[in-house]
Amino acid sequence: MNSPRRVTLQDIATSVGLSVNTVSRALAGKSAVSEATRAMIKAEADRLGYVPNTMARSLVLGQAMTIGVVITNPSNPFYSRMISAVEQRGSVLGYSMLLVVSEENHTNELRAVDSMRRWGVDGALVVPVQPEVEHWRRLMAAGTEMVLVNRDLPELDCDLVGIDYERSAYEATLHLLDTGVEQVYLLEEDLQISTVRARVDGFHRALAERGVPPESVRELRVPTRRRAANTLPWEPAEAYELAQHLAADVPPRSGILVGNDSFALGVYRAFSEAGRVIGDEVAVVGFGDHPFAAYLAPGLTSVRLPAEQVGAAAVDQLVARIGRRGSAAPRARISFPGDLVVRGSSTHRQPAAADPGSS
Amino acid sequence: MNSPRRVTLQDIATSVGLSVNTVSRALAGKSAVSEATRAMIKAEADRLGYVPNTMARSLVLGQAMTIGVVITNPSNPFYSRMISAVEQRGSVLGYSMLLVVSEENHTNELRAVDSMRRWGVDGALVVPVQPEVEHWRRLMAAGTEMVLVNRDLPELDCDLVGIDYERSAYEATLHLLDTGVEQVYLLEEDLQISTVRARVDGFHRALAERGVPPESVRELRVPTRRRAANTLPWEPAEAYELAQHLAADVPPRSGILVGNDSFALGVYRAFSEAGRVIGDEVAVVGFGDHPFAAYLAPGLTSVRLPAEQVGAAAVDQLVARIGRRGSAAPRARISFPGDLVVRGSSTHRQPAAADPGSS
DNA sequence: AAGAGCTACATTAACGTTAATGGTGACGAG
DNA sequence: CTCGTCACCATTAACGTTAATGTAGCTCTT
Repeated sequence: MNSPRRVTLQDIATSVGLSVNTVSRALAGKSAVSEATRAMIKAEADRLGYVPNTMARSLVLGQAMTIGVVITNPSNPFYSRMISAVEQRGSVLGYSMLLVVSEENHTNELRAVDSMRRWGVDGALVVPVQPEVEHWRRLMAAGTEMVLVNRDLPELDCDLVGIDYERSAYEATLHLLDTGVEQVYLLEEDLQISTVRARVDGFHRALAERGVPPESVRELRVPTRRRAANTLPWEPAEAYELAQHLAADVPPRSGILVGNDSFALGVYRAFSEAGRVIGDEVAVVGFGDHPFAAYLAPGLTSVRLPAEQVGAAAVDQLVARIGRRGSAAPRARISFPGDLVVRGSSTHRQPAAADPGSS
Repeated sequence: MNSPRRVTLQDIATSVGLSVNTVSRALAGKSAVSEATRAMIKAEADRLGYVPNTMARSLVLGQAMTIGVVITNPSNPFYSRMISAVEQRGSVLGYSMLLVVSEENHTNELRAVDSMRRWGVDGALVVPVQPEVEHWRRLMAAGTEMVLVNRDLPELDCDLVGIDYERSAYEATLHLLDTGVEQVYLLEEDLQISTVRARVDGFHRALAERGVPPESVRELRVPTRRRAANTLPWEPAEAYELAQHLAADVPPRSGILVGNDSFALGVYRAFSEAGRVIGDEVAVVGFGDHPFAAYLAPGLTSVRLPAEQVGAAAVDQLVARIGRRGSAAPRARISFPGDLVVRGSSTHRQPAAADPGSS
């Protein structure tokens, strides 16, 4: 099993008695090769088990045929779905995927930039840890095309493919209000990222439109400190602790807009332990429509995020930019709408008037 | 912003008036370069913003400094955690990560093998779709080191790093029986993969050891057909449908060992809709300890799987093999124990005797 | 029938790096 | 004073591929 030397064009060339270049042209399907010799060369290549060396090819062509992907956390279902879509779409377009995981950590991001530059990837898909920008600027200055995904970096002149969180939050909030909720809560991550800002904006827009008085609104930020080195923020734990207080204080006919479904899990548990019925006294709406959302009791109303579409569109946008290298096209901003999936957590069973416990 | 040509060793060389080789040796920290010139060269390299070209380097060195990772489904938390660990550990050892997602699809696996060979990755970490083997054999024959992760391919002479599912299932089943369960169910994927076989084996061993009669045992397989092109098996949906029948038939004091936590979600919902109380009349134990497990009501008892350890160990094993290329070391099999996390779903509140509905 | 134009290939160079081999000066030993 | 040694650097070759250029021999035209 001693690793056999890889078959090269030279091997085929000497085997068929032709030059390396002719073999290269024959296999590449280019002209100036007779069909007879082309067939013979292809047959010989198959027989020898020839596999082209991408690195050598990339070196001479000056394009890596690779896109770098920098993701914060593959355990977030949104990103894991996106990774699948990016890989699939990329492979269709002939691109391989170099993955770096930042774990919401700036040092890892620097490492990612270094890796991208060393490999000379044609482009990078980036979910940035905020708010540092300088290293991305360096990457772009080095000639690497770049597309931000999901999270924006306003300081950077760079394409963005993501979700219209503002509108999604707006609609989700309207839905909450429509269920007859009188007191509204917002439970969000306390990260300084564009997605949170957008959701908060949408939340506010809905409240303003409906004329909800400030005293009926309360905004809470879940401290997203790390519990351990390899722990990422937005685990249910922190939200759970915060929701325990909520469960004690929140009046009936309340609604909670939660920044992500993991936090909603914490809310579920805190309220259930406090003996308070979600969907009945308290409405909850989450973001992400994580796989478990439909299977909770009651089902969690959540905004479904088209991660696959975002991933595929991001690849398309990046590859388009790679295609017209250098020609500074204006900054593109592509956003997909979220889709509110209404379930039991936001369908109050009590109509309008107060109503002593039924069930 | 017209992509500036990349800075090469040649650029540095002409800039400092030395040869390319000297610059290379200076930056590589090799001898035969005076400290004075080395410092000058390094300074100039920094000034010009030199970044070594990994592809050129790999081409001449004959090693890609890359490990290929073939995963079935990043949305499975086990694999997403593993991806993080692999990427982190790999980067520490100087390896980049080329990711291919098979989506439990054989065609994608063939594509993955092709990609690995074209890039000439030094090694591959593979979670194989079963039971095809031939393409992996080809990859190994081409000199690519390979380590299987989580799932075994007995026909292949290849390292395996994974979980001791047999023992985990054995312990989980014993735990179920210890809670006073009289009727035992097994709810498993119907995929022909080693992990399922191992869990079934462990299940049987525990039953045999406790002398559980066959009529008290029932094994069910969840049909893991695809719902759509981009849908993967083991979503809660199929398990939910199957569990609806279970919820109607299962007698009190029953226990269900479920192959993964996603299926357990389906069971939760089916039983909750049928008005049956999990943890009270029916005990449930899952696998994976998914993030939601602790936050369900009741908390789901589940076997925690050390995905990070598996990922890191797999990288170590692979890199070790890459180090001693060719020397056919015997097949290694590294397995980590699962850790049963007991929660409300398997702690019957009723002691021993029958007891009319309380709560 | 002779140059023009084409087909089908060979030859040469290049991509950016590292390894192997060559060469030159200074310096110490005899 | 001369020869060998060593430190330091240059030169050459190589990795496997593609692009640009070169060159036979043939066909076609007039």
